[in-house]
Amino acid sequence: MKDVAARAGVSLGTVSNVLNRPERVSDRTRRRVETAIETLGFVRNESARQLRGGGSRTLAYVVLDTSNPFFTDVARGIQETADAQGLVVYLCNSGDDPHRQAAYLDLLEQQRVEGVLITPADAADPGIAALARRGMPVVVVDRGAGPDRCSVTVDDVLGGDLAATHLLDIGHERVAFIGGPRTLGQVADRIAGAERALTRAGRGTLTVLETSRLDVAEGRRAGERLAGLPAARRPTAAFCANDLLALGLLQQMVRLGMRVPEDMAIVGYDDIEFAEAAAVPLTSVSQPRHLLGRTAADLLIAEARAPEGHVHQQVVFDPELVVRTSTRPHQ
Amino acid sequence: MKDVAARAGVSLGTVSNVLNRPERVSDRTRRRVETAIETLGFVRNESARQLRGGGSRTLAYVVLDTSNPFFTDVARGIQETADAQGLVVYLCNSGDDPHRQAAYLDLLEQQRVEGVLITPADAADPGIAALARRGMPVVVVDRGAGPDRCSVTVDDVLGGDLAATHLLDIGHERVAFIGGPRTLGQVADRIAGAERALTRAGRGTLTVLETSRLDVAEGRRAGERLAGLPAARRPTAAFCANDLLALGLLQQMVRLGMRVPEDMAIVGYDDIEFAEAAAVPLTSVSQPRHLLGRTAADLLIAEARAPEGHVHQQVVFDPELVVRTSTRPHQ
DNA sequence: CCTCGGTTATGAAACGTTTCAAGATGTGAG
DNA sequence: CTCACATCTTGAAACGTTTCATAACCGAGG
Repeated sequence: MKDVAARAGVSLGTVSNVLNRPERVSDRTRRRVETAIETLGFVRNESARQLRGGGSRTLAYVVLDTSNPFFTDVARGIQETADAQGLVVYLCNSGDDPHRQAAYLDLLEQQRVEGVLITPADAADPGIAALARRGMPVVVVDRGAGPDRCSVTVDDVLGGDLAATHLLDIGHERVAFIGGPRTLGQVADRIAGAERALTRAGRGTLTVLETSRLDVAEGRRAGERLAGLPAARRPTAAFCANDLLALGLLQQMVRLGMRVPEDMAIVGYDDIEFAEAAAVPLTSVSQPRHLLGRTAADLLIAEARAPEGHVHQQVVFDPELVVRTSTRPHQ
Repeated sequence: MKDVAARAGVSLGTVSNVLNRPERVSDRTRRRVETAIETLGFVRNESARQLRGGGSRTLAYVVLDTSNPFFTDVARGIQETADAQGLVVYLCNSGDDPHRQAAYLDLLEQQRVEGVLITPADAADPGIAALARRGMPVVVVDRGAGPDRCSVTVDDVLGGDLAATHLLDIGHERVAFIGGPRTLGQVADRIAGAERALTRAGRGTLTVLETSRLDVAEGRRAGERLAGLPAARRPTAAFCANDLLALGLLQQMVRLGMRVPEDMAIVGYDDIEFAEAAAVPLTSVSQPRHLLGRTAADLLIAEARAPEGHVHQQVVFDPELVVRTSTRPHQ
């Protein structure tokens, strides 16, 4: 900036004014400074600016897994909101590694970002609480949080209920739930929701096939187990804890020559892009991912702008059932 | 830091030494300072540190589309390398919007990141060249670049050749190419590669069904067009410019009651996770995404560490064909 | 001709670190 | 007891901005 000032024949302060309050500078001077900036290729040093007082105008989303379409959609929602407010979002991929998560949180705090959105690898990580205690606005995304933090989640019990209710409605009585481990809050909630639906209807049975992970391979394995059962006892429908399982199950059914949905109706969860693209388009429970992200960003920005008097909110959204061919043969 | 120094009864310089060169500080003092840091919850101000001289130890990957699994895999490769070097990676999603891309580049330069990896929305964007001219290390990922920049790409002509050769090998003579628009370099190269293979073999015909985009819906549409042809003239195999098209095509085939691969063999491109998860697992041309990212990051770090005497490299990797059920009925 | 008000431009302080030359303290040899 | 030397600590300068009180300038009104 010193060079720019020298070349334009003005003082440092004037260059700063051109950059930050151009209306206070006469047109002639402003133009001189601007051409000096142009010819010298001057680029503001954000560190210095930030040091002097300006905020960083930066948010960060520490995300569990960038390769999961669910989270990238959430991220898009966050970015949209941030964009509209003139803020930038850094995406940090923790890869479900608590150690990496902690490293990122450290870094972001040192970087003085305005706030952190996080889908925690380890929700109990004391680092998150400590961060918040030191005054950093934090919003937890897609995981519950206590009353001393904002969070944005989707009602998984309702999601399970919707799925099971749909299957009951179209005449299924023997339903399998595929997913696990049950220690995952989301899995437990979805099971609870399905059971709630059965209880309310007063009919139907739910057989839980617990899996060790929520991926395609486990879906295939579950398909094998289902196919191995005698037809009379075999569930006629499967509710999968996510779409990856559902896709794996569908694949195995096709491989074994069983028809979907005639021999086995399938409901997935998350409504990822590939649910619709499957050979038999998948019925799935859809979460408002985009809205999740937008709301989380809104909450964060609100807290960052008015730290005093901010009231933490725990927002819960309702999921929706999207019915497709995998539960409805005649479209 | 001043507070820490006061509380520990030492000078500012000593606190800095504890942070940066602990071996120069006596154990007693070091411990005193450390507990002061602890109790005060002191967190270094990265802006100040950076201002004074340290680099930012940060890279950025400006990516075309975070929701495309291809790019997230590349990003993982980048992150791995960066991690190993103690650098952090910010992911910036341009969403294929040249305007957003430019905004991010601006910001990153102001932030003084050590280098930028970019899969450009608009490769011709003068902003990229300008950035490089001002001394910022830049590596172009998955797009070609001139000799005045490092780039890392995959040989698309070879990929097209591999796919077509495979189809010829298993006895197909009438092959459809599905993809577009042809103005995309990658599409043109893959077509050229397929034609090269046919020419070399001296047999087979390639019918190009041009699409307006590379997505599932276009794949379905292409499937309809193919199915509408009289069986005698209809291609017996389709080579799709990416896996989304291939999945759409597969879906349409299933819907119309045509068998894959018996009535229509399908080869995709990219080998995304869902290629294997499809009802009929897809044969696909696989690109070394991970390696792409790692190599790009290596090049960038090398340039950042030794800007003088750096020689720009254009690295080209070979793709590989992964054969699955969609071209090979009897596994 | 002087004063006043308004518009522009200036200069210095401040932000929170790191670095480095120089000072203080302690140790062992002579 | 002194000196040389090593170890530890200190203080001040520097990094590149922004901000704000103040100065310079200019034209108009008295």
